[in-house]
Amino acid sequence: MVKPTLMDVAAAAGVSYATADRVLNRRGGVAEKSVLRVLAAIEQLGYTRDVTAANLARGRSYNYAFLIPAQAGAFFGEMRAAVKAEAKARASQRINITIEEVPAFNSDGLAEVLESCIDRDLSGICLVAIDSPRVRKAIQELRAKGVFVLTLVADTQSDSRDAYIGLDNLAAGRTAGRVLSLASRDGGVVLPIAGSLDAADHALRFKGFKQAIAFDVTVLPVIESYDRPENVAEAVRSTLEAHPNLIGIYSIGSGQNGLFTALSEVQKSATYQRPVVVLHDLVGSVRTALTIGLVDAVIDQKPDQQIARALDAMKALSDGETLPADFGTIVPSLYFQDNMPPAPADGPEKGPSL
Amino acid sequence: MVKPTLMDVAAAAGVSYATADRVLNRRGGVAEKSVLRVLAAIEQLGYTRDVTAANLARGRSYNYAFLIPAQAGAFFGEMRAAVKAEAKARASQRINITIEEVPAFNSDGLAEVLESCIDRDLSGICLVAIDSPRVRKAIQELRAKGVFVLTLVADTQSDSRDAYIGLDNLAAGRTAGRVLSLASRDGGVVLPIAGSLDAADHALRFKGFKQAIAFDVTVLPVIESYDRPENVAEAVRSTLEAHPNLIGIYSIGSGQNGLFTALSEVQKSATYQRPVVVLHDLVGSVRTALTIGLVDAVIDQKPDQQIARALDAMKALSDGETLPADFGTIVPSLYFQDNMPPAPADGPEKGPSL
DNA sequence: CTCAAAATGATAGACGTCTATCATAAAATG
DNA sequence: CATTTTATGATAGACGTCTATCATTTTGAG
Repeated sequence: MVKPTLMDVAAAAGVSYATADRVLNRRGGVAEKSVLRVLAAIEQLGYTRDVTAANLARGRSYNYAFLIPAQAGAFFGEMRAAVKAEAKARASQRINITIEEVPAFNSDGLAEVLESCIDRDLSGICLVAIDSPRVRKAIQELRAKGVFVLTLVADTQSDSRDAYIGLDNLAAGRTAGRVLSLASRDGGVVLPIAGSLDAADHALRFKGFKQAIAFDVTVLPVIESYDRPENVAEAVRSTLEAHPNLIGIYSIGSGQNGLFTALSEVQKSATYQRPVVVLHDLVGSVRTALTIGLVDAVIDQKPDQQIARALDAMKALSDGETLPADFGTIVPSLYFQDNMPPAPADGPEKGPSL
Repeated sequence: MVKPTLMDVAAAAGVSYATADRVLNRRGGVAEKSVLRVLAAIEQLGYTRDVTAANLARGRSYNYAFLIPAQAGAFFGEMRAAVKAEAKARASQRINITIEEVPAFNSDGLAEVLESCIDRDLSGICLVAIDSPRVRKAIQELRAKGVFVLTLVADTQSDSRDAYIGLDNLAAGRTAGRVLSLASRDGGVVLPIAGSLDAADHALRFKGFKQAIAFDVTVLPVIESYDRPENVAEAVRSTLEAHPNLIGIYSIGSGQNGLFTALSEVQKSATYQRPVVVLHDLVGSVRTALTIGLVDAVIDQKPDQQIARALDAMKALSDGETLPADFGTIVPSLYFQDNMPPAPADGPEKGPSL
């Protein structure tokens, strides 16, 4: 009951190892009937190639690069940590991963890094896309050289990358809408706050939100904060004054500081029953806010899972497989203080292995 | 910039390959100073052993068995599918997985299968525990032979297995409590239904539920259904009559059929506003109920993740690593119809690989 | 039937590691 | 200093696959 080798297959098919190998690796020059006999033997013995031995023989290793925006909030910090963790975990499997920092919100900076990757013998690149002609050109050149290009978190045009791994923003918005609808059993008023509805992801979330909100709940006009905390704080304050019975707030974007200050004021004054607050991305500060009960629910896009997915995708592509249609779709997770996953640990140093 | 081999390490340390190998594999008989030099070289070069080559040389393969209860509802069906999927995915990495069906709710049947595993050259076994002297004895014998034994979904005494992978039932209950509290903003009445509070998992969920429920919400006495659908249906009916304003139902256990029938009656009669319903495990029927809006929220224990975790755990143990403390804790996921993950596909047949 | 083309067989060396053996060198013992 | 211990070096064969080369057989065309 040991695992059959290609030798066993060859024997079973009544051909030599060389022929079996020619079939397995599609080298051609094999007669039809021999091909069939080998395939039959593979089928019958349940042969699967020992990929580890194969990679060893090929001297093949996978080189992947992740381009992660520098700074730009705790979210990408967690992302970077996740990449490092995966890099460590897969190092023993001939998968080499490097992290390149790119300046945030700067398409030229991104393009520059992309261009520098062109002669680096990479098999795949993951980037948080910012669209610009120069970026698109760099991506095209990379792909022309056989490098797989995946977008992460933010997408480009779908025909100019090999895959997109990212949150299903529509589902995320719907989930938020559902939570606030649950909380407004007998109708009520809720306030959506976005960074900017020009951003595709925010717009999608808002769309989903409206889809899922109950018919008897009033959605106030969305506030666009343009990522300025004081805007958010001010908006929350004035809305609470105008609608003392405000039932919920959905913070669509990621500038949470203004929200937190406004909320703690409310919590202190305690004249109102605090509205139910739903926001995005379980990063450090949000985690704290959730723990102390400043907010109620967090919709997370699971950066660690995204990284793992991205790597699986790149590996699959490198191995010539095709990805299932919805492979890149990350389903939003909903967390309360009650089911928060443990904070990502900074991987414990291990000794020099086994 | 290629990955250094043990040869490189030996050269850098100024020792022979043999000595480097003795250090790496702790074979002993190496002078202190040589050990240090080798370790320094490893550190300096950033050497990591190529596990694939190592396993190849060792001729090592990992044989694991999963004992999954037969029938007993769709949940274990999904579990079995998940095992199969993982088995396929890891087959190329010298990991062989077999599934053994064991009769449900039958400790002797379980023990029998366990006993039959003793001389099967396994490195690990995963089982859904049912406690009994005979089962415990079989487990002990297996462990005495160096087989790692993990419990899945249901645990035994913690000192008689190597790890437990399973849902954090307290967190699950708390999450349910939170959802129903959200829905009862101005107080109200909620109904918990369990299979039996004698079952440890149900008791824990109920405990968490009460912890998280808001102070102004009334929790009716828990109904114990003993997994009989008609009990559940009857209980729901009479409770709705007595409490027309019933706000929520938390179904702690897994006998959902009675619940569904009662709920569809309510939905038809439409005299009441249907209570918010929270239940467990996103299996096929529950998925449907969620989609058509018969229920509102599902707490899932992610069987696929559990399987993956269990395999990672067994592999780590086989490799002589120790598991982090909370490795086996599965954080409950909360799904609405809006963020349901795609139904598990029956893995597409792939051709004879690359 | 002849000869080229196509198909097949046989086999060697590599990949990075493990395991084992044998010989030699260095250190410790008395 | 002689002798045992202990430490090190050198190296070969295995693991399953890939890649390449060369020799041989089979096939098909003329």
